[in-house]
Amino acid sequence: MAILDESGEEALTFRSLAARLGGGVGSVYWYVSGKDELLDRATDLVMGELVVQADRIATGPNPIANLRALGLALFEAMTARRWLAAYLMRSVDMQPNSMRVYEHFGQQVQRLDLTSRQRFHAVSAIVSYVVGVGSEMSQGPTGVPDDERAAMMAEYVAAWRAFDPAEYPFIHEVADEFEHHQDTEQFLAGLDLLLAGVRLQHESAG
Amino acid sequence: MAILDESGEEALTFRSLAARLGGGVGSVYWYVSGKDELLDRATDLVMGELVVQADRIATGPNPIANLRALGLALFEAMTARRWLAAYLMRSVDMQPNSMRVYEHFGQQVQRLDLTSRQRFHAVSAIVSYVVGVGSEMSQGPTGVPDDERAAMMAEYVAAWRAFDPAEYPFIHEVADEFEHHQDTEQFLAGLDLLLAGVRLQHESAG
DNA sequence: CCGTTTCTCGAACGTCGTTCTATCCTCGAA
DNA sequence: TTCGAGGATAGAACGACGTTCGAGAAACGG
Repeated sequence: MAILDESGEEALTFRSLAARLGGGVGSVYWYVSGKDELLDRATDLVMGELVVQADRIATGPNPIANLRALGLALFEAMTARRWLAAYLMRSVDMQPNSMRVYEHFGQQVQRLDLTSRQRFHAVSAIVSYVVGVGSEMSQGPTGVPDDERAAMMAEYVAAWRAFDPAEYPFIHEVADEFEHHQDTEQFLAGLDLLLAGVRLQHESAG
Repeated sequence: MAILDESGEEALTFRSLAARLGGGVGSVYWYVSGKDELLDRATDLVMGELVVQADRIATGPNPIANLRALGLALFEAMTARRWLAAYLMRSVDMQPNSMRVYEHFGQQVQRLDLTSRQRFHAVSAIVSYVVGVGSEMSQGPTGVPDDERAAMMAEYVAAWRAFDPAEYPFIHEVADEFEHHQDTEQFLAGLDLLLAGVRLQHESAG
């Protein structure tokens, strides 16, 4: 019962976790000091898997493309586990594997012609963006069937279109885009904008 | 007791709010249906203030600079009220004033030479970044004196430097930057990278 | 066989969001 | 003046959560 930190993928609550493991609530506390440590451990596990992905990604020739792949991998790890996003938000001190992932982002940026400060800001921005968007998209109802999701979307878009087009021209312009948007695609578009800014900074160095 | 939605700036919990208002818990429920509506109302209030700022900002000649100012204003509104960030994260349906703020971002982007899809992605990325970073920086202990904060920072940096420099070159390179970083400055640096990407997309259009 | 350490369980506590009910206050109608 | 209706308030109670605690079972060396 030691390494099985995730049976049913960190079932959100302590009682359900305990119940799912067939044990009492108190048993969990013999292994971990509290919820924080539990999430810490689980996060370190996930980040461990991410590190092996990152090792492979890091060999690519293009640092910008590698950053994109790293960001996507982290994003997908977050959306696959709803608890991860919420945790990464408030996690100040990094556990070992998180550190490694962070370092991976950093090493790609080190291949660019930037000052230390620019590199720090670039990595911070990228990680913040990934974690932020991943967190936003982790919220909201889970496991809704696609058709129901589409129905809700249509409802929202209808509300959007109900606004006065003269006063809300932008809302109307992007209503279609909003209706058919895909989360991951939207995330990548934003990440590409951010990376374009980083590349620009790199190219205009000297 | 109607319009005073924020006495003591939304004191985080219902009981303290009720106590601070000198009333019982139940009284609050006569006015609002639940926590969601309470946060909704409070958010709308804050966004209302933001709209008047945005109206002024929108008159600037440079759309990119305006977006930066809008982002900063939203960011500061979030860091000033810890509950706002957490709420904006999971807020799917926007209340009126949030809609107006969103529209303000959009109208600045409409001044750029982009496709509708690019505009939608640009605004989504900017707002997501601002909300994401604002939310991250809203977490962690509040009201710590500067010296104590600096002490904790020094502790973290010491831990960073304890890593093997050969294996963690980036961590070591940016340790200094990390130690002396300012939240707002870091936020703006990332926002500028994002906006640089947007500007690039605008300039390379046609 | 005992004693210690390792591990398990569930009762109990405090806090939170929420619901429910009893009560008070205020008017206009009779 | 009395009465009742509805606006408004207070607080007890509930369930869920994270956490603490102590009583015990299991394992194991002496």
